[in-house]
Amino acid sequence: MNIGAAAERANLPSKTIRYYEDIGLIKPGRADNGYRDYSDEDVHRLQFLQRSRSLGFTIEECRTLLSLYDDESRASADVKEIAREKIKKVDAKIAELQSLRSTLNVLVKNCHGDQRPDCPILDDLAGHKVGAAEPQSA
Amino acid sequence: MNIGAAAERANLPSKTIRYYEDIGLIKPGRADNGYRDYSDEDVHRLQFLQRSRSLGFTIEECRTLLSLYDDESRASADVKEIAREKIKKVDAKIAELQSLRSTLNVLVKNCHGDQRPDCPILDDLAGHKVGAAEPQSA
DNA sequence: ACTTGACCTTACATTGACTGGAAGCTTTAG
DNA sequence: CTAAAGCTTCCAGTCAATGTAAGGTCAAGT
Repeated sequence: MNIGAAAERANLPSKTIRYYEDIGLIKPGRADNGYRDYSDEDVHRLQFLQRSRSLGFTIEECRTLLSLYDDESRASADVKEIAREKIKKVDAKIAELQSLRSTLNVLVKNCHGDQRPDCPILDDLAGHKVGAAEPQSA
Repeated sequence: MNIGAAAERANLPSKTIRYYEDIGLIKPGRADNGYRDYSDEDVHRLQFLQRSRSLGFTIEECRTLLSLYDDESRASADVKEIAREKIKKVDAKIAELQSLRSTLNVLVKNCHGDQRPDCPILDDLAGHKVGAAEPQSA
């Protein structure tokens, strides 16, 4: 099947599929006219990539997961470890964003938000302490 | 003062400061030897940038914030609006990550994680439902 | 005077994961 | 026959820096 049909089945843009081929994640055959020709197995791999990318795995992690998927004798522990590491990273990112959110919230709460020029948000950005919530640099 | 000293005072790498100049966020003078020469006012702007970037504002948002900071007659409402929009974006990102986390957690919980090859995580990535938590595509 | 090393300069390449666009094939529908 | 859709490759751009290379300048020590 042509790239357009594969794209539709995998819910990925054709452009992205070509990119995945560029970086060696998938190697479809070619038809006589030079068009890429995707087998059901190829589409399956693309779906795997779509799902793992949407779960936040990086391309390199997806590469590893795919190779584990291809390896009939892999240990499930290896896969579980990758997923656990990913959860840790997601947790760290969430914590960082929550800290940012709390600082931004303090700034917004302290700003009267009217037509007058004096603004506690800009004062804080300029380095004048606003009286609550320490920076917690990201 | 030279870029190294400015970098230290603003807690930014010299490289980043040159980049900020490239994109027009700051315009230091030049000494006779061609070296950039930063005034206290320049350092102040760099500190403003360091702080606003660390709070998660994009470069373009920082540009706007700086111009508001320069504008003596700005309304604090304008600044407050930018900060509120940023909080919204941060909230959306947090929600997305929490959803990912929950899906990943279900997968990890379902994986026995031993030396056997069968793995619910890979099964899920391959499209076989694992029995809980719908995708919630990011 | 000479050398070493720290610091400065510019310019270009790379990152991650695509996305957009140009220029030119092939195929399909009318 | 023609127009549109779909395919091809290749190059550029995104964001916010960061890495590297090749070279100029300055201050200290011998």
